[in-house]
Amino acid sequence: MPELPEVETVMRGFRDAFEGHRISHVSVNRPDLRWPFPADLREKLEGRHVLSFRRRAKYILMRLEDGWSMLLHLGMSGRLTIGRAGTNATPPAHEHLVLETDSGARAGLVDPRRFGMVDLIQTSEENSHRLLAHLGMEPLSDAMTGPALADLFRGRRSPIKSALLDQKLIAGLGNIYVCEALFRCGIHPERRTCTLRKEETGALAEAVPQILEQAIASGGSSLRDYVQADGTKGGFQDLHLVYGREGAPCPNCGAESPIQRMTQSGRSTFFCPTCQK
DNA sequence: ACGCTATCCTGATCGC
DNA sequence: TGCGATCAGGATAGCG
Repeated sequence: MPELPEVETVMRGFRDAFEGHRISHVSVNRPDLRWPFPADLREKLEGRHVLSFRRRAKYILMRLEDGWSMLLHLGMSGRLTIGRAGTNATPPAHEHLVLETDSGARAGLVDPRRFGMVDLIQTSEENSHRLLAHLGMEPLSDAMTGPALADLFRGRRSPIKSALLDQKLIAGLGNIYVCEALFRCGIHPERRTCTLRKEETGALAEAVPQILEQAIASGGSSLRDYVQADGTKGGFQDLHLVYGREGAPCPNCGAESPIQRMTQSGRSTFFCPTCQK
């Protein structure tokens, strides 16, 4: 399921199956997800060669030969299942979009909650699309440095948890990785952003990409799902030190201080009250 | 300007 | 076992 590492993993699987091939068939199975599918989606995709792929934050971009790009976001429940065309007798429930290539690859977009979205945009205008234009720095890019974070955080009084989730500041972090990064850096999620010291922003600038890379290397939890679609979880869960572990002993300071859960701006935050100051 | 809340949906899970 | 309440990885509009 889609946080940045899963989106990256899905994008790579999508790319391996589709890049360099021609889209031979498109099936749009309902009018909308979060927003309507583009009316000309099928017409724009069918018959076109796929040139390349790119991920920006939690968005996937698929570039086509004639200057159009398909923009895809998986929302909270979206999955992209890659397989071979013609082998899937009964399509799964909530499979809203299916793409097939002339090489026999098949991509099915399953999204029960339908918070995902698909759009078509000019490749040359990718970055000015309303959903991409205001995104902040990529956490896996060279821009992610301690001083850069310090600049972003200066004068900001919101809790650090909220700031890290703010896509206008850093693009692609979700609830799980924010909890994990704050724990690994020993920073309390309710700390006012502007009170972070230089060594703390430095630690975050190192920990965030490190955790994301680790998760990508483990394949993300969607990997197995989209390869064999049997619901088996990937190694992703093992990386969680605090997320979803309310009441468990803190992996750092031990049983003296169980992991706690609280709510911040409507989202669950998991943390160790002893280790995170 | 900024931060918080409600909201779009369905499905899984928990407590009674 | 059944049922209702609660919660879920995202992102935005709108409010104070």
